[in-house]
Amino acid sequence: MAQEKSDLLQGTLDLLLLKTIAPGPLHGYGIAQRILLTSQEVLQVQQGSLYPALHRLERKSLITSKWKESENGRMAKFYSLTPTGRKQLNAELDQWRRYTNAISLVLES
Amino acid sequence: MAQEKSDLLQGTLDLLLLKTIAPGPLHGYGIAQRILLTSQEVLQVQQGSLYPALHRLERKSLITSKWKESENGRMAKFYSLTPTGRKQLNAELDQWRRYTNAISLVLES
DNA sequence: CTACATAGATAGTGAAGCTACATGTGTCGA
DNA sequence: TCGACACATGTAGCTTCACTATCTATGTAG
Repeated sequence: MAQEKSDLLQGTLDLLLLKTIAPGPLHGYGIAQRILLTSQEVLQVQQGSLYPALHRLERKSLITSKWKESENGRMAKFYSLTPTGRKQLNAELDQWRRYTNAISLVLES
Repeated sequence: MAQEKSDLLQGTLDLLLLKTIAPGPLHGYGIAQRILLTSQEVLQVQQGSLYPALHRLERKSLITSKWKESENGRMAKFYSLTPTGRKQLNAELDQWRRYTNAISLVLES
């Protein structure tokens, strides 16, 4: 993730990846692009973080992959959520809200 | 930090610690208590995270420690922010707000 | 007198993400 | 046509972090 300095908010990468492929299959490179775009250039997922994370999620059966042709005619590995992955996404979204809320209580007090 | 399951939001521990001693000197045990309280029992800082983190922050000269008598007559190590620590706190607070905002853009889209 | 709260600390472990690098293709401009 | 860049995937090695488990010690409440 974009790091400029601190590694603030580690542990959210999986969540971001799951969320990003929730609407439909997407390849790794595209996921990173989409996150960069929707975060308004703030969150830049590095390749060295991205691909290991995707492999990790696949090993956990939260996502599956399939080689397909991309829009521009190249081959790319498209990832999509498994039912388990979708459940995990929702659970982690709840967790994330709980935690950021709790942390805000401390930080903005 | 409270972990129930995932290690969501690692990297915020230092920030929580710095923020908690910002109003005035406090000892480790008290810091953990205060975080538990103000987060409404959500954030439970473990000792195995707490003390190493405090030592880390002290090594970085963001905080200093002094043995003093606690309210109940016991000796405890009171930590307080150095000027550098205070600057760091503000910088990290900004970072945190930037990041959570960016992540929200992705997660709540 | 025993259990618990207060108070501090460390060893060992596992996971996560980063840097840096390697590989290969297609396209666009000079 | 040649070099740079965007597209696309991947790994090795490293560091940092937080957790579990464990240890020590004291005062107090039951």
